[in-house]
Amino acid sequence: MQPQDRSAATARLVVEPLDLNYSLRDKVYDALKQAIMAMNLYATREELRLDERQLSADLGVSRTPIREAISRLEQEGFVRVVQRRGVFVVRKSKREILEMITVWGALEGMAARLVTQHASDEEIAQLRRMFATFENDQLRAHIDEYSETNIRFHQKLLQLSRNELINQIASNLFAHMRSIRLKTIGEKDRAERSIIDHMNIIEALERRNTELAEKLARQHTLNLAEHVQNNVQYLD
Amino acid sequence: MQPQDRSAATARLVVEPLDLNYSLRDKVYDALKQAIMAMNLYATREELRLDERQLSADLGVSRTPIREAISRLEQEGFVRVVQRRGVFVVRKSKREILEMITVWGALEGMAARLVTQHASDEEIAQLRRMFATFENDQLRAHIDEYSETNIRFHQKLLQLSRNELINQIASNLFAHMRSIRLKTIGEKDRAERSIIDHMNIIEALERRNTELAEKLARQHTLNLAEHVQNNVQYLD
DNA sequence: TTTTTGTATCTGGTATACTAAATACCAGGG
DNA sequence: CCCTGGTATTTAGTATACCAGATACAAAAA
Repeated sequence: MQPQDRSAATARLVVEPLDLNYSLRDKVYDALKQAIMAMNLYATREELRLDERQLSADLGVSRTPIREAISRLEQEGFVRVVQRRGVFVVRKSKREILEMITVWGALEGMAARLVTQHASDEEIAQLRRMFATFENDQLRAHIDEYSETNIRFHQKLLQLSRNELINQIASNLFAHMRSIRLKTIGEKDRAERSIIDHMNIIEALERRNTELAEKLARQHTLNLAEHVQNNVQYLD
Repeated sequence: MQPQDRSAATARLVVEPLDLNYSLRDKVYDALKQAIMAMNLYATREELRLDERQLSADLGVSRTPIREAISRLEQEGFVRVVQRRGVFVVRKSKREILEMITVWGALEGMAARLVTQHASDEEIAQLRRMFATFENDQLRAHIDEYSETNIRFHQKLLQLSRNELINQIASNLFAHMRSIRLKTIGEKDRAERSIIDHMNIIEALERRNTELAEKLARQHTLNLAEHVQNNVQYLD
């Protein structure tokens, strides 16, 4: 730093380590996943093909990282690659959706169980605070915010379980569920029912009632499965 | 067939459709996965690297399908790819193992629940028959077969749930668990305990007692988690 | 001797060229 | 007219060449 002092101590710049491990493949993956999730898949019925060469031109990279990204998306169930035919965006069947919700229910129940065993009172209190806005008769006024809070509640519950694997699997399921517009949630009576369920779950967590919390969390999700089963027609 | 008859009906050869969709990538994937699972990972502590170019030479294919297979293995958690460093076989930490067993428990509980609702009596009877060999005091004589039956029981239970997603996730977990030699299962008293658990689960299934079957199946797996937690040291 | 710095080599990442199969279209024969 | 088979085109799959960063080690400086 000071050239006249040849024996200067080496200066220590405070710098963040650069994020390597973030290759073209990952960028392409993010871009494609986001694009797929944004495309409101279930509004149409035609086959949606991804053209490797087109994407290569559009994104300005070669086919290689694109193929690697596609291969990952295939693994996660977002696209299907058919030899010499093309890459197609996957539409989940109603059955597959129901299976996903069922697995979600199993994970959420287990997460609730773990929360009663491992989370602090303060952490559980965070869950309750999320619903302060909707207490009493406030729900009607904030119904539009509720959907977001609903999602955050479930994510927080999973997170408090401190089981990374549960979170990882659930977040993949969630990505699929999200791309289906489960507008059904928005119905007012279901929102009220949903809030009651959540409050009951929170209460069971606060009381550290492991069996009850697990059962309520699981059942809450299985109720959604039943509702989808009975009321969703726009899947095949 | 008969050349003299120029107007012969077109002959209909009975042939199986060839299995396409089985590319080099898939073959390499199978080969690598099998090799990894066979390598008794946890006996040593040194870093195990996979050399793309070496594999390319050994398997006689170019790096491309090898990289695609590796990328899939990475997704499934069997290897870790570090930019410009190499591809390393992943050893799961004790914590990760416990998380996997926990998820397994959630799935198995849900599977049991589904079996009480959807499986036929005959299907459930298949489960009971699997243990005919070990009835009464036969266990001691067949203890070496038991491990295999144990595994088959759990796979069959999952299969009878008729939930493909559960099976898919579980089979990946299983692949990981298998590569850890959970020798602990072989202990005689645990095998006896395990058989009793299985019989109780089967009984609950037969009686279509949903809640009980789920609880027993879940608890059986969580007991394994606790046992690993307390008795397995050779991880980290 | 110790520390720094240049450099050869090895790594996975990317771009590009080529292969083979699926498809669509077209021409010729019935 | 219809049907068959050839063929051009388009697809994903694969092979190969090259790139840049990480590492190890040697050479040079202190």
